[in-house]
Amino acid sequence: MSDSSLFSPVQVGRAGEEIALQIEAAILGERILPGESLPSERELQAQFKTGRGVIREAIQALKQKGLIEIRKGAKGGAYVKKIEVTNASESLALFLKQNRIDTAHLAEFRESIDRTITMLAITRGSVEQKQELVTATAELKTYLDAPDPDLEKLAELDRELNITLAQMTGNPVFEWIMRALQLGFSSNDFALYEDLEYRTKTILNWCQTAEFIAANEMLQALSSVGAHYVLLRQCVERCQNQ
Amino acid sequence: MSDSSLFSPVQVGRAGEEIALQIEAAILGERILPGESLPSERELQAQFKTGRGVIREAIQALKQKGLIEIRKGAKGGAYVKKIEVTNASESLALFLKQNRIDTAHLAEFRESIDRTITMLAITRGSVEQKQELVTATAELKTYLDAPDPDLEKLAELDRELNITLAQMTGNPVFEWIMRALQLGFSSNDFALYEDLEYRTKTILNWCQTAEFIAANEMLQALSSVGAHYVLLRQCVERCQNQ
DNA sequence: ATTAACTCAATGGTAGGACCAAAAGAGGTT
DNA sequence: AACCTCTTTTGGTCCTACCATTGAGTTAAT
Repeated sequence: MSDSSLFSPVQVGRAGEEIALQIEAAILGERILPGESLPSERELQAQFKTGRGVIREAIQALKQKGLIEIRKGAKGGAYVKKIEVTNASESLALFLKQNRIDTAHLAEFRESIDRTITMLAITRGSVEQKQELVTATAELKTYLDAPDPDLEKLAELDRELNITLAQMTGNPVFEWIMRALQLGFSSNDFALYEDLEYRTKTILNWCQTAEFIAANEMLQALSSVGAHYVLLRQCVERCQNQ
Repeated sequence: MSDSSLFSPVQVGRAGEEIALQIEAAILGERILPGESLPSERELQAQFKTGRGVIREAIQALKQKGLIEIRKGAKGGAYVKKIEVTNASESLALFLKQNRIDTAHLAEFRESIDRTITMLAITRGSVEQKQELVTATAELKTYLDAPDPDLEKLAELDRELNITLAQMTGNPVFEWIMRALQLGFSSNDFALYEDLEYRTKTILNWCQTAEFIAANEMLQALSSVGAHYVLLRQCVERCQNQ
């Protein structure tokens, strides 16, 4: 990456944004490929004929968007990376967070997504994926009898299960939405797991759901998913009554 | 905004990120409300005991996230604003652009959302809302025989119909997700409407769906929604074959 | 008294320089 | 071959100065 004709100097408006746009276009237009690196900040400063601060702000913006990743030291710099769902999910999560969504409304939405995901996972998931799902739920079971379970780890497993399921649909959009939902409300789920009854029943419910999915029993799997949300609503009610 | 105890100095790692996080927490925690402004860059510089560049990068990050908006001049500064879906949509659009999301995947997701929305709209929508929906589709009909229809206006109507439907669920999450999807892909829909056959059939399909919803005919409404996506897929196929 | 023009201070935007810290590689030592 | 040391590259931070914009207060003209 030392093609000096890639970028052109800038004159008007917030220079930083303009530069960020030019670089973003270069990345999106695949004139710079994932894995390659942008010129160093000082080189860019020379190419754009601007101060280094401006360059840094532009790079910061691109990093924020998840387009590049920064490495320090020699051979460091801004490396173009493939965009991951995570970044888009974060934005949505941020939005959800600031708008204070009612738990009930969120649960309703999640339930509808979950049902679709379950159907698609059964239809399209490979045998290996389904087996993996069952194995993962088996690990979940070890938390059943633990006297003082690591709730954080448990929530993490729960998250991973959901992501795996979403991935089985073969449709990245579902993965995106699932990640966003979890980013926004992982703390919420975490709290629920403190309730012993909810924890026990939910773990068992997960195992059941996984079994049904592995066995391609769609109707039963869906009913199991529905049962999960019944549990969730009951637990939320209990918590509010306290 | 001149409470000096709001923020604390920072020492390790990327100072900019740390500062951005602190401010973000202050905003999300409503210690700074929408409409209020952050201290000026130079004040923040003093409070955080850091260079101005670092402050600027932090502010830039928050601006990128859509948490604040910047005004120049006297009484300028970083003003906290309410987050809009726009940011999430933009991230989503970026994600889809770089990952070359298949239109089919997107359609699949939309279809699943649409089905749920339709069901909820029938169950919860008021009689007035349902009537409004029918009236809106009637306006859509005027575009049927137009020789040179205003496609942009047509797409706008389509968007509004979807939003109305989402609002009828009484669950804001559905409305938000619908808005995000549409902001991300309005250009796509716009292109489809250029196809005469798709346009005609889709308009008629909308009318049918609205009627079924107004009549509380859930199964028929769902089947009508399904038909829409059949149309959509056919049109996409035709376009690709050309 | 009203309005227009001017001045001024606050604030973000840009430039450029200096130094630090991390990381990779070169080269020597064991 | 393994290990250490030094050098170079590069991002991270700080600083200082100056410009451009904007709002508010002030003055002058009508």
